[in-house]
Amino acid sequence: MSEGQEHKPRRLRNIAELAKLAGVSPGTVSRALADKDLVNRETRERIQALAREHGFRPNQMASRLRTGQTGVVGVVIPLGHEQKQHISDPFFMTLLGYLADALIERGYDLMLSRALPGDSAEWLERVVDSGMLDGVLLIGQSDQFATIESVAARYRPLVVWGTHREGQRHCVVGTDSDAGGRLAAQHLIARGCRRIAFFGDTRGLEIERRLAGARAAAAESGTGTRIDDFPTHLSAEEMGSQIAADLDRMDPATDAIFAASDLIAMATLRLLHERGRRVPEDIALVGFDGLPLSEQTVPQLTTIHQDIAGGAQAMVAALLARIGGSDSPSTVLAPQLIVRETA
Amino acid sequence: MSEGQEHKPRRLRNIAELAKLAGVSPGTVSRALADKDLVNRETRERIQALAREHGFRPNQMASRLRTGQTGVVGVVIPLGHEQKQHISDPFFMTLLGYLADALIERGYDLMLSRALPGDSAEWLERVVDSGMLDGVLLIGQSDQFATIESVAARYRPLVVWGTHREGQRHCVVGTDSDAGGRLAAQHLIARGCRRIAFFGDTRGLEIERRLAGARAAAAESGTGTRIDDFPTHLSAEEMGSQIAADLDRMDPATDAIFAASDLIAMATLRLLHERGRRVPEDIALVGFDGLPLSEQTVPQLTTIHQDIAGGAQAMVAALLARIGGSDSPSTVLAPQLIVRETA
DNA sequence: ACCATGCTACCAATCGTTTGCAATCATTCA
DNA sequence: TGAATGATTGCAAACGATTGGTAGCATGGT
Repeated sequence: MSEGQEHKPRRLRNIAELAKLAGVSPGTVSRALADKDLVNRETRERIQALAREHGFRPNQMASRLRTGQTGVVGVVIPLGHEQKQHISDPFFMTLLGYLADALIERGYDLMLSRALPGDSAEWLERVVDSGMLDGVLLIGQSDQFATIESVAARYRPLVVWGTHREGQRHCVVGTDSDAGGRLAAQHLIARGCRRIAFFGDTRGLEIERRLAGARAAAAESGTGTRIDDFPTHLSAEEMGSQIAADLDRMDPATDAIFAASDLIAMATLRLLHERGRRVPEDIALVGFDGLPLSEQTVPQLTTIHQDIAGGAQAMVAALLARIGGSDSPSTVLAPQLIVRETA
Repeated sequence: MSEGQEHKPRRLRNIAELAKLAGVSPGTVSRALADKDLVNRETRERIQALAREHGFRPNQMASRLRTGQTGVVGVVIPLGHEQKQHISDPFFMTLLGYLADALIERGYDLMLSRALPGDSAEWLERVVDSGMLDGVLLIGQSDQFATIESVAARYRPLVVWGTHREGQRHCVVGTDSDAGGRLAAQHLIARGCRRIAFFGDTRGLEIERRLAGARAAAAESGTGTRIDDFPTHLSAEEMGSQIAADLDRMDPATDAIFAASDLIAMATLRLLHERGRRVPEDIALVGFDGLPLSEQTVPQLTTIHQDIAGGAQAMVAALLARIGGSDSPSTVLAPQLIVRETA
């Protein structure tokens, strides 16, 4: 008011300009904005008020370069064996949503990438060495187990969603797929099913384990139950026609289907309905994931539930521990059979 | 081999170290890695080979500070009137997936934030002035129209998903909600429905327009059709019980439901089924969004389809134009009625 | 009157890359 | 032979914030 202060102050470009305006040095402004008590409270508040008035905010790029802390966590979805799979896959998206919530709550930003691995380890190294990230979260191992292992050997703040293998070095959080597969098969066998079809692409580590678990349970049951597997594309476009074809060519004696994901199960449920096959009377169906959506189908889907929210929390907790320098072990979540109406 | 070259070369910290190794100046290395033809091809390739061998990648933070270009686009979901709504809402996630695909394809990274607006404009300014972003994409306007307008007045590279209002300044991409509402109501009325319930929270701009469109169509039809609206929470937990309550308290003569989203429609479909109401024989149902999931219900959902993929493309195109300095107009997408089985 | 003690605030180096300008050298033309 | 041309590379100043070390200045104790 007293001075020739413009009504609409021009935007301040940097800390130095604000310093000149306040009649102090840039260093003082930096400390004042960081609210350090090294600077007198009056001065501090005066500078903060000035900054607010001019809508000034220090350049993050510079700050982060200087401090080496970025406050950003990278989330990448490797699409190795299934390049057509869209990033908007509901399972990924659900997990991503929980991760975002957990990270943002802790003051981190989240940078999203989709990686097309190809042949070399370059895709992961590029992310990890970008110098932009405090840590990296991988959603899924795809078929890149070896690559992940090699990078994890030198880059600590890396946490992966996926399957745990004996003796692996990278920190992983995921459901016990073996146990999940067992649970599904045991339930179906207990219901009297003896000929089970497995729908899923076993090139993915987790899915391969789900089938293995189911096969083990079948063998242990001593009922002579057989499990035939049908690879299923994950891309929405191809999934439908492929499942339709599988439904038509599979052994007519098949009395149950174990779908590797709820999404596959939902599509299967629809196609069975179209063909006039009643579920579960004519054929039983079990899904995998326990997405909120699986509750909304008619009939409601029986499924193996993964604790996605808990998994996200565990991933973030492990990552922050690693960013902080401490080591964190892998977490294996117990799957849970949710019996609803389809089996 | 000839020199004392270690088998596992130690990691290079910066361009200067690589320069010393190559016997050139840092500037030359910088140019070589950027593949500029100012530097001799032999030298260039030699440096690039060296970089590859040592797994060296220039620090992005520094580079971005120097150039002022970040290569990052911010995506933020403002949660104004509905703080409980989770970031993992399927519509947001689907749009986000397409946005991610479009951005990554063009070489941009994507930074995700969830904003809890509160009372001031600060939430958006913090994102916009962070100095980390080349541009910002907003998913939804929530109840923050005024805030968005004021920020858009000075910050150009901002594109918003939502509803277009006459004379607004910010660039928006979205479906014509009015037309969508009309389409739904017209279809229901043509089927003979005269008492329609609308399920959705009209505090959101888009949803409010959907109801308005439906009401307009009802009035124009001259059939005396009434539309009652029932606010519906967007958070998954509360949605179910609320819809159940609405179903029980609404006028028994209601012969159709227009749900403001496919998610609401799916939950409604289930609850109707639980109550033994046949769809569409006893009561018709129309959704909104046209998510891939809406195809998987039994019976399949009749819905108003939004071109989410096209919208994402349009948003990214508009944003890149704005980042490049040119101006880009708003885009209004035409909704499309998809008649399936529920109405 | 003198020194120790706190407070504050300043100075200048630093993070790692990019880039305009100048310097070097070989080559070519008159 | 000398100057002009063109191709490469080096030099050093940015970009903007942070921070350890230090100077200035009261105050208080002796």
